[in-house]
Amino acid sequence: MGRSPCCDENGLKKGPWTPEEDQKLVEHIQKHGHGSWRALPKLAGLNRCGKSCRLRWTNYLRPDIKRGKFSPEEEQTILHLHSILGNKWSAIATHLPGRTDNEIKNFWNTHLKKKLIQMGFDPMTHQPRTDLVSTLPYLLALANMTQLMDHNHQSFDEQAVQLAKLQYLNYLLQSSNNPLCMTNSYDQNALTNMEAFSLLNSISNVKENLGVDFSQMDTQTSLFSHDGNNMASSQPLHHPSNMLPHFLDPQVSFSSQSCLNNNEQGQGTNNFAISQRDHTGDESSWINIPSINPPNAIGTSGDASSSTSSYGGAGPSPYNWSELFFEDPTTMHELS
DNA sequence: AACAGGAGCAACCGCACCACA
DNA sequence: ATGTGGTGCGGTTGCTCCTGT
Repeated sequence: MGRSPCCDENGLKKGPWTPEEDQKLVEHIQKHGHGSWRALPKLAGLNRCGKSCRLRWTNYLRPDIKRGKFSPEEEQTILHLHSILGNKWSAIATHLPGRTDNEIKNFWNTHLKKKLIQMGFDPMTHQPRTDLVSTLPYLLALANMTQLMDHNHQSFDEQAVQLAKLQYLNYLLQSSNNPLCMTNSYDQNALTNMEAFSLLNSISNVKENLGVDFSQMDTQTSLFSHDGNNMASSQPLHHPSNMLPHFLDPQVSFSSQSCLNNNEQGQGTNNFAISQRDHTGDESSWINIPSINPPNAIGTSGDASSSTSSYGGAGPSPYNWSELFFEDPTTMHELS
């Protein structure tokens, strides 16, 4: 058909709108409605193409537009709808009164996408990522969590409860990644994620009751992303899409031969062990997290699952774990 | 104080869809 | 059945402001 774009006429202004142009457009639409957008610029006395006028009106000048920061509820709605609809911004916008598709799209690209990536989720599929870099922060976080337990002299019962929760969390997360358990339903995953999420939250609450400074943990591990005044900082654990991803993913977390082989404290046990540097900056140490190994990856260096793992299996790990853990995996900068 | 780099956002561009002649 | 106009949508660009050095 080869139709020409509407804006290629010579002499039509492009770029930012002036207050005078805005006023002309608003006054015209308030008096006459927009009618045909193509005809509108001439009728309104604007040296713009109709498309530019429509965009300016719908994205900026419309009186019912809600401006300002997105609320946590709006953020959750966007995350939820995006997981269902994908990049159907206009469809998403219909569920957020006063918000434009353009605004939502920008908010997604500048905030939510990064947040999901930082938390180990694929922003397109909303499924946990399985690459190493995205998973390391959560391994570190888990290590910290366990270390904190030890350092706070919990009773045996308290520790048992916490470990049981961790174990159950591991089970949930494994289930959510298990093809046999997964469905295409967002809600199915959301339920699982939410369950795991509230579980983590309860663990966090226990920590806080014991006087543990979780913010310290956050900055060390990026477990809960802190990026200013958004939901992540004010409500770190309230939405399934903010949930920690599968930091216990058997394909990633438990299959490193070198990890297990270097485990000095865990020799002869089936404990999962990872390396980290403590808050004082002293050399890395091994931390054992008993009993949360996925069965198919437990234990001795010979039986780690190798069929699906990118990082494990027979032979040495392609990564030098003890070196890797001296860096913040999200930024690959040295931990401060 | 000056500069560089990054973040945020408004606006543009090209394509697709639909209605209508 | 086909061509055209109108509109909407999603991706991308580029400008402005902010922050860190």
